[in-house]
Amino acid sequence: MNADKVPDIIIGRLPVYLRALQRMAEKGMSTTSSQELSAHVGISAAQIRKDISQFGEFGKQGTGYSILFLADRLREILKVNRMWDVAVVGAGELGHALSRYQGFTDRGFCVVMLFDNDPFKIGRNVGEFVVEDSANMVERIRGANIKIVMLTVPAAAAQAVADKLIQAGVKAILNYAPISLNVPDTIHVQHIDPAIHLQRMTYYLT
Amino acid sequence: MNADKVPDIIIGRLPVYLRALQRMAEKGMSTTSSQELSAHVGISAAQIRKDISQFGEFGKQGTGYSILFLADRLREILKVNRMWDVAVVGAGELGHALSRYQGFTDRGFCVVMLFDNDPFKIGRNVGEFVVEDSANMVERIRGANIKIVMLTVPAAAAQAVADKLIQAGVKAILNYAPISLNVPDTIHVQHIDPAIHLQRMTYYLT
DNA sequence: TAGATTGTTAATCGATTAACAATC
DNA sequence: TAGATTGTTAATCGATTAACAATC
Repeated sequence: MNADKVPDIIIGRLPVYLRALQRMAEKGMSTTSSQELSAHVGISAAQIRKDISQFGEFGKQGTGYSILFLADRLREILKVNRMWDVAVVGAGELGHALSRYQGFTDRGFCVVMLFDNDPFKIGRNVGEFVVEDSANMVERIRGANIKIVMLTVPAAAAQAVADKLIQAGVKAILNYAPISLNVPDTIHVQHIDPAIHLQRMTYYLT
Repeated sequence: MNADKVPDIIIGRLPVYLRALQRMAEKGMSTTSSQELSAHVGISAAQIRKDISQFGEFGKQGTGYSILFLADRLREILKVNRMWDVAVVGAGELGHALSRYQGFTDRGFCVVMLFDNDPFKIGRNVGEFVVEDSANMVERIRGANIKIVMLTVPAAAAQAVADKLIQAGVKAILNYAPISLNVPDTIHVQHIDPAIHLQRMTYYLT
């Protein structure tokens, strides 16, 4: 693997390649090419080759890439060749859906805790979890050494909760609240806001 | 508004500006500057000014931007100064959460239908909706002239459902299935996959 | 007037693409 | 050998930033 700093825009494409490779593997395919991958993910073959070559020579001229081998390398690079414990904060409908979602397991993540501050929710069962009181969140998350959180609290609460999470040692936040979080630049944040995504498309309609 | 083709990367930032402006308006603020916006959204002030100036001169030297005026212009540009009817396809937990989500209304979207193909779900109430049979999806969506769909079916079904949606006249798909959709380039697709977002962050951990 | 901030230009920076030698 | 496809270079293309005149 190259020690030079790899641009974030390249890192952002690797999970997309990995997901496509996992699908190909499920279908029983054993090799692929940058051109075939390109057709699946909508990124040019030249760019796929260039992205991958940042980290090593994982292909063979004439035959392309071994799907299992390349997927393993990408998992290694992305550090998802292990399981990450994840906490869900906010036990609304979205928090429920995320904590019961089956699709994380084979992609490196395992939800292990679910928090809320609503007395009517605390203690309730959600799938295999019991909703825990956010009053204990900081110590629980620090104690379990959790670095990744999915945040599904209302926008008005999101910044305050994020501050507490950082205090608890969390380094990566997947923020579902429709608000920009202010965090130190040692903390990684990704935003998911369906309305934002919809508004990116309406510009092009009619 | 400028008739030149505006790069998609700029269009993609406008909803983020708009969301920040809406929050500012809620707080009772009346004007802002590119610098203040920059602090909120994490995009440089120069870039914010350049992005906005693609569409007109909406600010005033010395004082900045009127929040309400600029928000109105952005809504106009993004075509969310109207309501778009949206259908949710897939009545799993995520489909439930999306069809009951309160946050779409003041951002230009209104969920009006919910589909599934599971006989045990069809006819059930979900919030204010009755789950409809996907067998009728094409005619229902075409009849209601719906152009935007949120797709929350399993990955294995997503491509086939997307094909039917396109046949029904849908032009924009917000795809929650963890798979790349293959669509003609007249159709707009945005992907939301929490595992992809999480994997973009693990690269930087420890 | 003095201070602040826009809109825009030109310079810089970075990302993408095209092309091809190397080689399986 | 012939065909295919990688990894990489150089060229192109596009996006970001810095700077500042204009002006509120």
